[in-house]
Amino acid sequence: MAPRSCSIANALEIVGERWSLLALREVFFGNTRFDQIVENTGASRDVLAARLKKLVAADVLEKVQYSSQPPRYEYHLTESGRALHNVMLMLKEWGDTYVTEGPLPLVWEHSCGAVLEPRVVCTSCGEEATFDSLHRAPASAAS
Amino acid sequence: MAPRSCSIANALEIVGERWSLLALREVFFGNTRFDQIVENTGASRDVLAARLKKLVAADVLEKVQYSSQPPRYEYHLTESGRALHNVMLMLKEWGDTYVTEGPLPLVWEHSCGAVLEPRVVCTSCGEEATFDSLHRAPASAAS
DNA sequence: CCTCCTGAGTTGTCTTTTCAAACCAACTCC
DNA sequence: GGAGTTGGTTTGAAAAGACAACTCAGGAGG
Repeated sequence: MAPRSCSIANALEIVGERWSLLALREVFFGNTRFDQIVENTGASRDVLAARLKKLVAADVLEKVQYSSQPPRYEYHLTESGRALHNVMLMLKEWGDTYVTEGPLPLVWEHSCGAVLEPRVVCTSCGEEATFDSLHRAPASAAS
Repeated sequence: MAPRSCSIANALEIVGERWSLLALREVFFGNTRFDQIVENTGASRDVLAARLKKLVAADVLEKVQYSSQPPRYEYHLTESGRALHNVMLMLKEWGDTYVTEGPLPLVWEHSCGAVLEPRVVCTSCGEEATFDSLHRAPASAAS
């Protein structure tokens, strides 16, 4: 039996390997160079080189030259990469709530001044999108 | 140098291994038994057994007995597990938008009738929580 | 000029994981 | 009493990952 085809699986194909999301976290934090990412994630250099290459190939990151003699590159987020911010946000929220013990190592403040408590809502009606408020259907089924 | 301590890393420690999130996806879909999860994810049985054991140990899933002779168990979500729904949602959204080609294999409808377009907002002010609207600070810094 | 240092990887070796298929135990069904 | 179902565990081979050392280029210091 073929496994279920699904965008979650497709997404994990790109960013689901070990270190990929942590590397992206560093880029979100502004640490865009190889050695910075190595330091802050704790990944080994070879694996990180492979992950970055894959993320560039998948158009999540792009290499931007910041020095020509010698050629040196920074990794910047593409539109697709920036869109992963929401995933990070929810992952951080879950970790804060259910995994991390003691004081939180990092706090994200929203521009309104409050410490961010992210909530997922339906763009259409503005109500919260909870597990129970969703109906999951194979795309082929027309309403 | 020690890698950055962070709830994203902590979260990935629990659900970041290959197959963990796909196994959880199946439980969200109501496929709570071992063989169903094997079939629908495509993971090998031994890896899946290890992942489920870990998720149970981390209190994301719990085993619920549904037959006593022989003892048989289903995997149910705990509160912590249900809270991962938001992560799934954002991952699916990202995959739908940037990875999956052609028609989406699966559509989630919100109770309001619309196909769900999830949006992350700040609970406090209701405004969208975008990358640029956040200030990231180490927890030690008091406002 | 010679050596050291930094940045960004690559290479080689060793250890883990993963995969696939078989095996097992305890039933139920026919 | 043989076949099928359920929920795993065991077993090697194959792939992936970890770690340290090496490369290569361009400076900087002496």
